[in-house]
Amino acid sequence: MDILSSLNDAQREAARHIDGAMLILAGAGSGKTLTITTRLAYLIGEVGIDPLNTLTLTFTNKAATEMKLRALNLIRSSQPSANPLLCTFHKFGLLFLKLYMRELNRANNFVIIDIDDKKKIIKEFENSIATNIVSNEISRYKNMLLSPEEIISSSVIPAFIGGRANYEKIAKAYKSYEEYLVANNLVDFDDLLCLTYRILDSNPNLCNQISNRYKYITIDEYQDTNELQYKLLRKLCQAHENVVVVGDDDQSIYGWRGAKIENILNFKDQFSSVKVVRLEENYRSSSNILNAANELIDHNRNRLGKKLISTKKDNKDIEILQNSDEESEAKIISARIAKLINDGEHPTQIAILYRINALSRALEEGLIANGVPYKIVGGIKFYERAEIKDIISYLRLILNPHDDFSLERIINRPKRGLGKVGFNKLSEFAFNNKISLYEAILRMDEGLLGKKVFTALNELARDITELREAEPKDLIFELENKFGLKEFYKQSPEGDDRLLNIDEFYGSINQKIENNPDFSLEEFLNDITLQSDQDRISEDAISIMSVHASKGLEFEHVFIIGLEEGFFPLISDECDIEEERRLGYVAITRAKSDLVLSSSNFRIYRGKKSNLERSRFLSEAGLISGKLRIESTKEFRRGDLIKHKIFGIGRVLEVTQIKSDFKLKINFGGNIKEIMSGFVEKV
DNA sequence: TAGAAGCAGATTTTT
DNA sequence: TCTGCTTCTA
Repeated sequence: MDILSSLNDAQREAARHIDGAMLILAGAGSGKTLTITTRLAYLIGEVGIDPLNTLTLTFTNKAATEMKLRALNLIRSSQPSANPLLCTFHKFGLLFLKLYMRELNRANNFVIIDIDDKKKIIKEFENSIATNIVSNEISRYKNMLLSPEEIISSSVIPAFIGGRANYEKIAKAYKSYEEYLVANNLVDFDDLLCLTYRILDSNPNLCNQISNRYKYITIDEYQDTNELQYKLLRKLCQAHENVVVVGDDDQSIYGWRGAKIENILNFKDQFSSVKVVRLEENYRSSSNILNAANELIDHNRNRLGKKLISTKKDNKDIEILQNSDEESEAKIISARIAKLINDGEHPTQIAILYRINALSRALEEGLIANGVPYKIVGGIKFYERAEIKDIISYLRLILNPHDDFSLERIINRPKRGLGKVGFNKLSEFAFNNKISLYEAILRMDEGLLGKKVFTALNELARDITELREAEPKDLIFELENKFGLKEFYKQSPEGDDRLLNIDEFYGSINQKIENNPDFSLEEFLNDITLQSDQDRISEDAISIMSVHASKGLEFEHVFIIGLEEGFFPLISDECDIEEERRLGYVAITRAKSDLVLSSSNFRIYRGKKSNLERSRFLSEAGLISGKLRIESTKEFRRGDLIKHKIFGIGRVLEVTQIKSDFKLKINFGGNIKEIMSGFVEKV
């Protein structure tokens, strides 16, 4: 029982659980990963359960990879070759569909498309409604397991769609989209789950067989599961109820994306004799930080209830910064961080969090001005970059030249002189002859598109054919040699970045090929679509990111900016204040020892300047009064020349401080006005 | 065909 | 204010 010795009582109780349903309520920083991995190691190493009978599902690749590594480490000595299935929900769907796609009369060499691909396809069919709305609706329908036909006959129309006519357009687009996916053998992210569910649902025997195989199921981040994932779980545990779900209802922040917090809130009633374990001892943050987090989240009604208890000794005051505007906020925080780094703190231990990405701009300017290296976490993902997706498309074509979707993407990249009109001609030719675009290129007449384009396209087709014969070790070299993507992207505006990305990608593929004697291009291509890049956090830079992107991370020093009513909590028509509060809770609990909460009197957003009130979360967390500290860099002096949007240029006659801001008496060419400093700028 | 100009729209985004 | 998409022109 050696491996259980590093756990506290609650953790140990959770880790020793074997049969039946259990809910582990794991507060922020409470050793959740340790508990899950120790339990898995305990089941396999001590109880003697076959690793192949376990299934552990997570939401991110990062979590899956880390957990697998840690679990295997614990059982390395006794079971060196154990290989429990520990992966994301979507990867599980992918593995399942590879085996059972034929149940739906579809081939298993499908290609997974990402959200951009999805939108591109939708646009072919529906252009009068915002693609985002159509895309989200399709997602919603799929997750409700509703077919296009069922949507058309439904009478419940969501208000934001704008009436029956639009609803029918969306339903039609959904139908065309589905047909396109099937025709091109594509699957989207939602399909990985809903097709898996459909197959299990219509094959009770298969479902039973699968359920009997995965006798011990663990689900991580259960608060983020949606209805479909719950249903899938039901199928997977149909032959037993050995289900351990781990999560924190207070950290449910993806409700707007279909996650159902009810899944975790109601788990106790949905499974029989559920044991509940609360992990409340926090190993991350100081007690001041935890007190603030506890007080804040206590304002939520819809929760199971738990309190984080600090195990740490040191305890700094939480600091409240009140700034005149976003520039001054950025300046103060940047200067502060520059000093921290100067004093020897490692940049990776510092993070700035915001509720909306738009707040990063002023911040970045301040950081640059102070020479603070920073990295934006969760911006455009590596595999979503155009240059990377182009290479992926070429690779897909090498695997399957009849992949029209990929060919369309790169047919004019690098430029081959083929425009929209020309492409339509080629596409029509392919359609009429019921052949792929690749075959159409080989069979078309030279006159169809003109000699130049004809030659260029034939060369493309020939190159692809030739690359199919290439040795894996020469693949990348030959690919670049034939298509010259580096040369092509060198000329684009962000050429340098793109070249670096291409080199990184080429390098990583070559490394995989080198390290793996039976490298499979197909497997590689499927996996990278499911890959995000949260784990690419930089070595020598501070991190700046949205609160959502910060989930699961921790830093010694955390600055939360934009704590103003309207921004955080973000107020909108369909806003859920409890989810906003949970976001506040997630943000605060990222900090280990040092937390600074910052707000501004004024902020320019979407070109408009607004006067803002401090976030209610500051008082709800019990942080306002006494500890308030006022700072402002935007100082005005008598005699300063200033500019006002309406009154123009004027000269400051008098400065009066009011709370954290300044009231200025200004002379605009004889016209004397009293104006708050936020409305004017120094010239 | 491809770059330039004009215009609407704009949270958060694990896969 | 800024971006990304459609429309216009060489």
